[in-house]
Order: sequence, then C-alpha cells, then structure tokens
Amino acid sequence: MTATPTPRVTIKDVAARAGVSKGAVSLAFNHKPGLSEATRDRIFRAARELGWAPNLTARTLAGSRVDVVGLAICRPARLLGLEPFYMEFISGVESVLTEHSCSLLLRLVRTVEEEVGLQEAWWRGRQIGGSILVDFRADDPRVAMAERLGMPVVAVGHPSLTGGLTSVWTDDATAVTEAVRYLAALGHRRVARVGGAAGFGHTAIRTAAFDEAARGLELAGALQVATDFSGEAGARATRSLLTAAPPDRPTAIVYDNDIMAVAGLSVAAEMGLRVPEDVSLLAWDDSQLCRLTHPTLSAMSHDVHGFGAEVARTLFGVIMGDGAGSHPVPTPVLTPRGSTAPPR
Amino acid sequence: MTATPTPRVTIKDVAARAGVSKGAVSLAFNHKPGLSEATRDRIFRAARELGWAPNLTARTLAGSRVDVVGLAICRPARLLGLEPFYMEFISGVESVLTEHSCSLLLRLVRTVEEEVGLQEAWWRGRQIGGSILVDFRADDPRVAMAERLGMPVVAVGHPSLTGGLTSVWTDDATAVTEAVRYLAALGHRRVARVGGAAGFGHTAIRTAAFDEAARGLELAGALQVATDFSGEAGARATRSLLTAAPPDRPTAIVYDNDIMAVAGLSVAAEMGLRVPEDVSLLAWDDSQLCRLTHPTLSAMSHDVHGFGAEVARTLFGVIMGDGAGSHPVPTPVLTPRGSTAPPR
DNA sequence: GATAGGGACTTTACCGGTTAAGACAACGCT
DNA sequence: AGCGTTGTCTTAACCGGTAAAGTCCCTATC
Repeated sequence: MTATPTPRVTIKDVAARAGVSKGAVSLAFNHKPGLSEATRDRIFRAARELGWAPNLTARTLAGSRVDVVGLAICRPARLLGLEPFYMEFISGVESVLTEHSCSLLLRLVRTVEEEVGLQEAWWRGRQIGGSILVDFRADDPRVAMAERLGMPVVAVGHPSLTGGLTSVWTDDATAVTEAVRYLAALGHRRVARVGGAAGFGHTAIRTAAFDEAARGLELAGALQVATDFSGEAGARATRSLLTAAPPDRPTAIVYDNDIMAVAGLSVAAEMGLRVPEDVSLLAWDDSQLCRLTHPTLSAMSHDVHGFGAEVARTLFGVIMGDGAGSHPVPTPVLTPRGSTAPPR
Repeated sequence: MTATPTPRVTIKDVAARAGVSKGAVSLAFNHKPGLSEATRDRIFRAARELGWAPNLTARTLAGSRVDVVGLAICRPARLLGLEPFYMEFISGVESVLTEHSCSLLLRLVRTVEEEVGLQEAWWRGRQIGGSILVDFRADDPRVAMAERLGMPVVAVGHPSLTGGLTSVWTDDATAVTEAVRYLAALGHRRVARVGGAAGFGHTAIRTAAFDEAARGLELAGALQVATDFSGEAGARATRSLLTAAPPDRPTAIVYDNDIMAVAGLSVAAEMGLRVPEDVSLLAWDDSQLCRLTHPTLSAMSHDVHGFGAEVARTLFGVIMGDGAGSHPVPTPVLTPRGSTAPPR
C-alpha cells in the first residue's frame, strides 16, 4: 500500500513564510507561552494562507498526544450488522470523540486472542491513545494485557469481570430482577428467558440473577435458553419454548436484546398466539425497533447512546491520568408497552 | 490527550539484541533482499523474544505505506444506530481490510463540508492511505476534493454523481423498475414509494426511475414521499398514505430501506389492514430483519456485506495505482416473501 | 595482480513534528 | 556599571522507522 505522492505543505513552509523557525510555529499551534502576540498572528496567518494543519502522524511520533482510540469487536461480522446495539453504542462514543477531534479506529476480530494481539500492536505502534474493551468474559485475558502494557482503557462490563480496570457498566442483575418481578406482579408464574451467548460475562450475570429472582418469587417455571444473539436463534428459541402445552408453556418471555424479541413476536404470530394476551414479551436494549412493531415491545430500556458517550468520556479521563474506578451508568428501566399484560 | 509513558521496545533494541544495525532489521521486516538467511533468522528471533512489532506511526511518517482507510458518515448519530445497512456495509469492508491488516478510521460528521475538512486533515496528516466516500449528492464537493488532493478514494454511488472518481454502485434505477413491474404484474395499479432523504443522489435516481416506470406502465397512481430513512418517518409516511379512502389508497408500497418497511408493516396492523391482502409492502436492502417479521417482508435484496467487501477491494486497487473506473455490483434482486400478493 | 562485480551490512539523511536547552536583547535593580 | 531577570525566538536532539548511498570483503575475470 503505497501513498500517492502529493506536494504536502509542512511546518517548514509555514515557518519560512512567517519568517520564523519551525519551533516557533510549533509553539504557536500548541498554544504554548513564549511568543509575542504579533508573531503568533503572523504564524497563524501564514498557516491559513498555505492551508496548513499539523501532521498528526508526526505529532504522534514526536511523543505528544494520540488522537485516536481503538475499539475491537469480537463477533462474526454478519451478526454484527443486525444488532442495533453496537451501532448506537458507537454513535454515542463518536459523539464525544468528535468534541475532542478524536477518531475511532474500528476493527472486527474473530477471537479474544486476536484482539489482544491487535490492541497490543495498536498500542505499541502508537496508533491509539487508549482503547475501549467490550464483551468481557470470565478470566478475560485483556485485563492482564491492559495492565501489562500500561495502556489506558475503559472496560465495558461489570467490575467482577474487568479486574482492576476502569469500568463502565449497567447493573444488569438488578434490571433482570426488576423484569422478573414485574412479570410476576402481572401474574405470570411461568417465565422464560432467551439469553445471549453463554461465553459472555454479562450473560452469566443475567442468567444467575434470573434464576435467583425466580427462586425468590417461587415461580412455577423459569426456563432459560442460550443463543448467539441473532434473530434466527431468537426465533428458534421462542418456537421451542412456545411449543410446550399450555400448562407448561411460559406465559412471558424475556429477551436479551431487541432483535430477538422482534423475532419472538413474529414467531408468536406465526404460531397463532396473540401478544400480549397469550404470551407477554419483554425486550432488552430498546432501540427504536421496539416502537416500530405491532404491538410495540415492552423493554428494559437504557440509553445506549448515552452509555457510549459515558464510556468515551471515561476513557478520556483515564488517558488524562484518572485513577481506576468503577462508573455505573443508570440501570435499565422497565418501559412497558404493548407486548406485556397479565396472563389470561 | 497525553500518552502514558511506557517502556516501549523499538527497532534499536532488536538491532542491538541481534547484533546488527537498525537498517538490517528494517530490511528483514520488509522482506527486502540484501540479508543472509542466517541474519534474517537472528533478527526475527530477537524481535520475537522482545515482542517487538514495527511502530506503524513511524513507518507511516517515514513515507511508506499507510494501513488505515477512512470512512466518514454524514448522518445524525442517532439515526445511524437504527440502520442495519451501514453496520453490514462496514462489516463487509472490514472483512477485506482485515486480510490486509488494515484498519478503518471511522467518524460521524454533520455536514458534507465538515467531511471535506476531515478527509483533508486525515490525508494531509497521513492518517489514512485512502478513503471510502458514501452518500453522494448532486454536485458533491468531495469529487473536487479528492481530485485536488490526489487522494485515493472510492466513491459509493452512481457514476453520474461521482464525477471522475472510481465508483462502486448498484443499478438502483433498474431495481426500482423491476420492483414496480413486479407489483404491476401482480395487478397493482396504485403504487406508492416511501423514499429516502431528498438530498441524496441515489434517492433522486430512484425517484426518477419510479416515476418513469409508473408512467411506462400507465399506473393509476404513483405517489412518492420523502423521509429521513428513520422508522418513525416511515411510519408517518405509511399512515398518511393509507388514510386515503380505498379507491385512492395505494395497494402496494415500496420502501427505500428495511427499517421503514418494518415500521410500515406495524402501521398497517395498527390500522387494521392486513398485509398482503389489503396492502402489499416491499422493502429495500433486505437485512435479516425482513425475515423476522410476520408476515416476512418481500424485499429488493442485495448483498450489502459483499458490496462493502467490493468497495474495500476496489479501494486497494486505487491505492495500488489502478486507474479510475466504474464498478457496478449486482443489481438488487426481488426476493418475494410474505408481504406481497395480488390486490383483492 | 589489478579490476570489476556482487552480496551483506552499515551509515546517514530524511519524514514532520515536539521540546529541552541555549542565545540574545531589553529591562529593572542595587 | 554590573548583574540577574524576563520575554522572545532559535537550535538541535529526538521520536522510530525507511531507503539511498556507502563500506567492506570475497570471488570471478582478463
């Protein structure tokens, strides 16, 4: 990959035009003291006339800031396209990065090991000033990696999974409990949950919380199914749950994301079951998708955009030297819509 | 944004350990001739032992390759989260980039002007080796920009919009025509289209093609509505189209993306109209979403993932010096599912 | 035996910035 | 007058690589 040669204007040209040294130009552009207002003006004028802006690569190499942050997502590419969560999360991250004239370096990887290698290469190569780590699993190798490299990162995930790293997280356990309590309060005794991929730490947390809540409420049934987060898997899981005969069939199903809930909704329709009369459905993540279905989907909603923004803000903090900390963001709250009601 | 200091191992350390000069290490790592096998081995061993990988920033500055490509998307962040298209497109792009150990620099921008500034800064700053330009509009300033900078780019859009730039595009006009013909063949005489944002070039192309097709087939009605691509807008548009009394009411609606079609589907349900008996719906882009609704959505489907991959491949070609060219990818094809049928 | 031609490395000059240290004039103070 | 400050700007080293030019030695050639 060779770059096409272009006559690029450098700091030297600006210095020459302003009649100063390149050091002076550097001082001016970094708003550092040691220059008279007059010279500063001349330098900025010269730069403007030449259309010059500092070369970020050189600036990075020279050891100052790095205005790129990394994000590697470890999920099959095709699956990702479908999940509104990430795109919304990214757009939240971007919204904060943009304010700092910072860009996002994105890469899809196949395995955690591949991600570790990538993050390390990025960091050593000074490609990034810090990184956002997502989708934590138990004993995640990225905890050790970040510590070993001394790389500023923010871990998206529950502190129990992210070791000593600065983390931003939602209290999924509480949210799951709230969801189950709500359904129980409506009168449901047989509740099921279509969960995410078993490998993920947050899935495990939700699974445990669901079990506990069901036990606590002494529900008659509390089945859980693991999926890969895809709509197809959600549909399959729903179909298998709903084929049970009425007394055993769950009267309410909680989904781990909204795309699976949408799939579940259409499976119910396909099986001739009415929502919410015959079965109640409750989504998670609550993208706009939940408001576009009929009936609209009740959901455990949280502000994914704001979540991403908070992650980015926290990362800037870490880069600036803030000590490790745990930043909970608001727990997902129940937003009842048309897909939940008391069982018949 | 300051980088935390970390003892980084550099080419010098590797050179010292292997007992050679750093020039030799550079030769070895770039697979250039002029080194004996024995030395090469020693160098690689030393590098492995120290866990060294070339610093990409320095490599870039020294004027060789740049292994990052840019992508700026000009759409309100919140809207983006919802559109499966981009995430799938990006994952297609990524799939090819990954093979080349190349990363994607992503940024959301508010206006085309902002994008022009950003791309220019990226390019001048040698942050990127090339860029992917999307969402072309008539007289797009990015055409002149790319030519002025001599920056390798690939334009995603019809050649009539992308000037002399290398472009990758789908033949939307033909696809729209096929869609209308299909609906007409089913017996529909009143067909409507819920289109995308008026500013976009591809929207204009589809609008014109729709008009022409409707005229050619002498349809009784061929209304078109512009939206911002959001589900809400799609729902609004559908609602207004379907409130007309039966003789004037369209019996079929074509949508410019799938999210609006999903919204349309639920509006129909909400209004007590059955799909496809009372009104046929036809989506565009065909993400997995279309297979998750009930009824499933007929769609003009194209391989968005493959589209993204082709764009990335083409960009590599341009960077390697391929002349400008026009790369059509397969025209979206009609995939009939459950949401289209002859009108009653 | 002098010369040419390679192969295998090393030297050295960048790339385009940052930054610590140095130079120099003007100023205030004893 | 002599001297330490300040303020303003320049110098030069450095960041971590790349690549052209140079060095050195070994071998083939006339």
